[in-house]
Amino acid sequence: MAKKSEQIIKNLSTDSVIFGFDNSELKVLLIKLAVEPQKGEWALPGSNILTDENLDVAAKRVLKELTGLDNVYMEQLYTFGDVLRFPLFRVVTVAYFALVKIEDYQPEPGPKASDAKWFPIKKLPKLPFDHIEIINYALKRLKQRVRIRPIGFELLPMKFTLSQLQNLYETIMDVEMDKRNFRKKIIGMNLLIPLEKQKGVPHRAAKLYRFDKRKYDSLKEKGFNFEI
Amino acid sequence: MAKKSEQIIKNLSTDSVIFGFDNSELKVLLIKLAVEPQKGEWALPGSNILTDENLDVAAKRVLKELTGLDNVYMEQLYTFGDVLRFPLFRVVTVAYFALVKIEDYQPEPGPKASDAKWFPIKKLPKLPFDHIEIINYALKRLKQRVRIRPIGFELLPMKFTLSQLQNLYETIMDVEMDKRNFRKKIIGMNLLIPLEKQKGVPHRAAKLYRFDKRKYDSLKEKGFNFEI
DNA sequence: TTTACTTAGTGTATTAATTACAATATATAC
DNA sequence: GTATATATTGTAATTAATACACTAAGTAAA
Repeated sequence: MAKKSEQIIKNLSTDSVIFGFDNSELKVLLIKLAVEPQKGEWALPGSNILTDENLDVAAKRVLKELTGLDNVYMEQLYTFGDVLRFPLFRVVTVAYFALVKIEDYQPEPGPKASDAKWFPIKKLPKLPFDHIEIINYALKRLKQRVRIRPIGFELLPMKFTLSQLQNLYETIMDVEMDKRNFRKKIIGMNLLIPLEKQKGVPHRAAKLYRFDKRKYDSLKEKGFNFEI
Repeated sequence: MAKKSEQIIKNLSTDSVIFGFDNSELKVLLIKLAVEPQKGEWALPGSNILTDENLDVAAKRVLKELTGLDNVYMEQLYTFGDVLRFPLFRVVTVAYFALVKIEDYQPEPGPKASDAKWFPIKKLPKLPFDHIEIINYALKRLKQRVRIRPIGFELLPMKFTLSQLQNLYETIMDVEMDKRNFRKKIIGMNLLIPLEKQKGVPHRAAKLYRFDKRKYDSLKEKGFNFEI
């Protein structure tokens, strides 16, 4: 019998939409389920919630078990609870969305999944339950968030070029932007620290930047605006 | 024994933050609990979720039972699930927030509450559990929503003056606005239908307006922006 | 070493949106 | 008819957003 600290709440789970960006496409991390009745199907990583475990702790635990990553951007998304969303019995799931630096993590399946893989958001496999609905909702939220808060950096490597950043925004928001205007705006926010130049590229080397989280936190407190 | 359709999920509840506006103050509807152990305390209206009941249906049911109102603006807010939020055992609550036209409803307690009352948001009584946290979160959300989507109308009578509307915005967002600029912007949105004049006021009578929901829905589809 | 190729980097003029600001109009009450 | 209270309206100044094209710097190939 499981010890007390491992008792699960039968009717409650968490599922996470984990986004990554590989410089050309937005991707979602899915796992291949290892247990019946959905064995073999790709699905969102998720888990039941333990009786003595906070919701966000559960979501972070799943991410950690699956990817070995912690300290990633994560926020609660929405709670999906349709009576029929899970076919066997009633399960309400608290969905989270996470942003990870894709190059920090090349998937290796955890113990509960037989495989884990990044899928382009535009080429998702068939998903069980309401997982596609959850992903669509997460994507909508990501688009909103990225427009009003500088969270895009969470998807890029620590050091990135302005072109990479623009490319990220264009991909997520599905628009084209003017290079000069984009740079004007981003630089004007004063959240980037210029670093050395790129090396080993077969053309003019771009300057690298990193996100100034410290300054962001202090500006945020003062009620600044970060709309793109 | 309860029939099957009335089985509750022990670990899951819903709580609603119901906002009203009485032309000078923002208010929240609270109920006085009628059962131990919190008997006599004011709290957010809430209920367990039934096994065969969707989350939003549960939230609407509670509102209906409490106020007799349906067809009110309601959206899921956030899910609060701290292990210790409820002292007796683990209860995760899916919080909703609702906007009601305060004059449509003067509180009468439902069967499960010994009293129901509007409280000014700035003069709330002591609340049990994490209810104050939920209200603060709802207020934050309301401020965001009102800025980017025309939902303020949900808090006003069907017919309202521009001064009332401005007053509402000023109260919620806690800023002062210029009358001419406010009117310019609101009228420019083309979401108001002008009606007849006010009657029986001891000064120049203002023109009444109503919200054009039909036009709003069609503009929304076209991706319009409604920032104030 | 020259040329082709590729991406990086930069400024200005135009237009649109936001802000600041004050006098006149209309209703009732006394 | 005078006092009182709120409603209504426009314009100029400032700021923000947009549109737009050429030069620079690096590697690769001829």
